Amino acid sequence: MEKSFYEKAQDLARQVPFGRVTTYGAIAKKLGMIRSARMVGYAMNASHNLDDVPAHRVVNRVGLLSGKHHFEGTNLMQQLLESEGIIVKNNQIVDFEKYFWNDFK
DNA sequence: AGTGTGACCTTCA
DNA sequence: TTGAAGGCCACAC
Repeated sequence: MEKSFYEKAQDLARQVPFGRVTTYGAIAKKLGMIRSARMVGYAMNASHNLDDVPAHRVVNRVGLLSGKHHFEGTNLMQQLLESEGIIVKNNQIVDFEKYFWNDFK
């Protein structure tokens, strides 16, 4: 049974451990379609209804909280990341490369 | 069946 | 080096 693109993206996003972050491109690439990185964010939007999908751990390739605007508050995403020990400044993750996670299954 | 949209990425100037 | 434009795929209407 084939999972929808949304389910796949959500599943990968779910694999991101505590205190780590990843990028849409990494997820898209893991799905075999790096060109559909946009769809990953679109899938995140759908996964926003689910509590098991830490969408706040997923950011763009530069570590910018591009999707923060989609969260309830204006800085809810930032607070969630800071709550995990990740430093965020100007909607951007500090030392993003250090927190970057790319060891998906 | 076709058009429009989108939490992006890559490349050209 | 920095800035801007295009492309790309999947889903909803």
